[in-house]
Amino acid sequence: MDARRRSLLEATLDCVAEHGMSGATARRVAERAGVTAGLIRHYFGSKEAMVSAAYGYLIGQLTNEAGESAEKGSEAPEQRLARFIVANVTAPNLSPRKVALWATFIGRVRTEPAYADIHRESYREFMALLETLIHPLLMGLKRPADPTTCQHYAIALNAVIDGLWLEGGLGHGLYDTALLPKIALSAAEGILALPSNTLMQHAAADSLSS
Amino acid sequence: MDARRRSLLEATLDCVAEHGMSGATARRVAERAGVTAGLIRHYFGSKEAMVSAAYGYLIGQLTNEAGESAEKGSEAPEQRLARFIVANVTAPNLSPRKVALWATFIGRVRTEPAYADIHRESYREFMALLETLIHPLLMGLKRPADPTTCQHYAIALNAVIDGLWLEGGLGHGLYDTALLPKIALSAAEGILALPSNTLMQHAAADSLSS
DNA sequence: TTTCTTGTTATACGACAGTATAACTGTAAG
DNA sequence: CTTACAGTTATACTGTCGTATAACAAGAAA
Repeated sequence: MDARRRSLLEATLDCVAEHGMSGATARRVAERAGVTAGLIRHYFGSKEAMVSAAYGYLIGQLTNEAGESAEKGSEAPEQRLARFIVANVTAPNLSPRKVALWATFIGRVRTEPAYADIHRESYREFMALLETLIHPLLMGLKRPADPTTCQHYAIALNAVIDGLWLEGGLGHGLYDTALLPKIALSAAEGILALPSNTLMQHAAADSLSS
Repeated sequence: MDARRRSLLEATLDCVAEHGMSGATARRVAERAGVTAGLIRHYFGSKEAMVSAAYGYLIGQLTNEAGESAEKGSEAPEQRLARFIVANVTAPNLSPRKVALWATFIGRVRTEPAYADIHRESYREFMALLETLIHPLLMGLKRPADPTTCQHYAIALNAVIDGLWLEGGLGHGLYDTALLPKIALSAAEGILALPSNTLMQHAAADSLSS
């Protein structure tokens, strides 16, 4: 991808994070990227097209990071799920800036089709990944693993992951975000009705030092 | 509270929901409320003050609705918690408009103190309520109920409630939102390590048909 | 009746938005 | 050598923004 194009997208995200969506003006974004405003037209056609492209760019970062974390490690389903969950509630995915950006964009999903498309696609991808992590885990335990059961588990897991990611990123300072991996894994064990520590024991030690 | 003031706040929320925060211009809000733009200055001092007041107004609606649902019903801790959870994932709290509004405002919490104050206060209130629901429930089961344990449970429950509320409100149409109460109660039972149906049996029948 | 206050409109002003257009680079092809 | 084109700047135009200010209406206080 073009370097200039990416620098404009990153400048857009910076502006949105600092001043809200209306703060990402053509002139300000261009100045931050070290160019003049006319280039936006050249690369994106319009300012609005640039901002929605920046949304897609952000979501791509988030899902790539989480997806890659599930790949690493052994083939044990427990370990893969544990790594995926922990990756979603620790840096770099757990970042105040990213949470704020996500929320700002999400606010437009309901009324603007360009944003709705990006959101639906990324959500579908996230759920599909979650279901491919849950299914082998249930099978290994000789438990029912029909699509409906897996989907319901995935919905609940997705919710608790998103919720903790949000709370942690908003950083109200009412508790230490270092607690999040433990809380997330424990909640996931409960939701999936797994024996205690089934997931916890597979998480990297450095993420869970008491 | 003044009726004109409230009509301006509701017009503000309408504009934010439809066109984002930058769509809530002084002229458009005034037109929607059936007055002229000068009145904003009279009632709120500035447009920015009106918008942040609208955020507080929205959050008040959400927490009131959920809080009152926990009050109703018998004194059984299971029933109170079940009602509270269900209220958060069904109408009127589960509304695409409200979710979009919430997200739009949340995007500003990190950088604008006025929004941060409102958010922190409402979050603190939500958590405190959740802990007063969890504590008697654990006590009744003769389980450990120290503050740290209750807090961790509250964090996880808050996350799964928020996450399901968000998913349901965004309405990507990948599953029926009527499933949410069941999923939410089942997840809560798992997180709190309660026997199956401990919470489910206390929910109103009409919320859980099929 | 006169005066004061509150709610409200009408209007004017300066700032800044998005973008269209024309001109200026450099570099690769002919 | 020159031609053509992609990348880039400079600038001008029109619209809309937030808000300051002056005026108007109506009821309460004097």
